[in-house]
Amino acid sequence: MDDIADYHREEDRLAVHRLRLWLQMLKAVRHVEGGLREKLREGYGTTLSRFDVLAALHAHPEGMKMSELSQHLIVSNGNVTGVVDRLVADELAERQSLSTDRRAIVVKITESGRALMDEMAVNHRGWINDMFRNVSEADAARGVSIMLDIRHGTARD
Amino acid sequence: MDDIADYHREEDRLAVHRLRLWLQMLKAVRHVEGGLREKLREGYGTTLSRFDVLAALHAHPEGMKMSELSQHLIVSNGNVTGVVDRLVADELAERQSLSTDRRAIVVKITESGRALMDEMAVNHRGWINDMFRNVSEADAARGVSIMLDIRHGTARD
DNA sequence: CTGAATTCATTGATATTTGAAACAATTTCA
DNA sequence: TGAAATTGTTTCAAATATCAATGAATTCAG
Repeated sequence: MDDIADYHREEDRLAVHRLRLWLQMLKAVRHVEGGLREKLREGYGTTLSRFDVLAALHAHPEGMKMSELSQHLIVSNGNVTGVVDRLVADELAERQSLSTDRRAIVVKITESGRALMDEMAVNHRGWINDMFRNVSEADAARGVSIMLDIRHGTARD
Repeated sequence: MDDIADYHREEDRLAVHRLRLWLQMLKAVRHVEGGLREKLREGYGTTLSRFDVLAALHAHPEGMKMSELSQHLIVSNGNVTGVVDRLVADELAERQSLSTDRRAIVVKITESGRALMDEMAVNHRGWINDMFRNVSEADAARGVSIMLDIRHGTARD
């Protein structure tokens, strides 16, 4: 006769586990970001957000529209505008207008941006590999799958 | 005779998996933060950082030192000072000096802060439970363990 | 075709965030 | 003890970030 109470207890237990995961994800991400931020500052005098944008551009040599960048990085439009402004000022990226859509702007990595990112990417992978040294390949794969479940479970479907 | 080459290939594969996990963690966290930010703004006219600080104070009714807050939330000292300033201005938190250490400040949640947080915490758990609806209890537990491995593997040990 | 709705990017206001510097208080240790 | 190192917090400048509003260009409906 306690079926309903049991049901609620189980639902609660699951919710608690999910909340715990969320809180630990937040801590882990802040922790790793702190490490990366320090490495980028000390090694290259740059910041995490600039690195993120430059890495995206490096991975898309054909260039990306501003809106593609903000969707890819999951940050606001205005944010990307500002970071790209600074990358352009440093000649690490450049803006190009798009003939097929005069509203859009394509951002491309420059030659010096590519050279810098070629080097930073290798170090970046090394830093992550070191900070994640306690994570096995199986855990990494499982973790990726969980992260994807979170993003795809969240959609307004 | 390709033992060394094999070794490097395996190391590489592992590093790639770890990097992939990191990138997906970043996306998942930004995605969920976006959802929470929207809910907090629409439902309570508040922000994520205020919520985070108030939640920490809510969980520590005896109060927390500024430094404890910044370590708990993994954000800079200056950051906490600013957010607490605004919480105090809204009478959701209060500062108290500490007789045993005149450098330190203890921040406590106020009565109205507690009332607000009592309500927000319930909703917060519901939002997370909903956004994590595709994550099973086993995955949540495994995820927590992976997140802890990341933070504890990163220490300067 | 044409007006309405949508999309793209920027701007401006405000809040967040870091990192370094400053200052006071406490602890360490020679 | 007393100088040096450390700790706790704040302050400041600069960068980052959101969100709402704007303007321009494109797409959609009828």
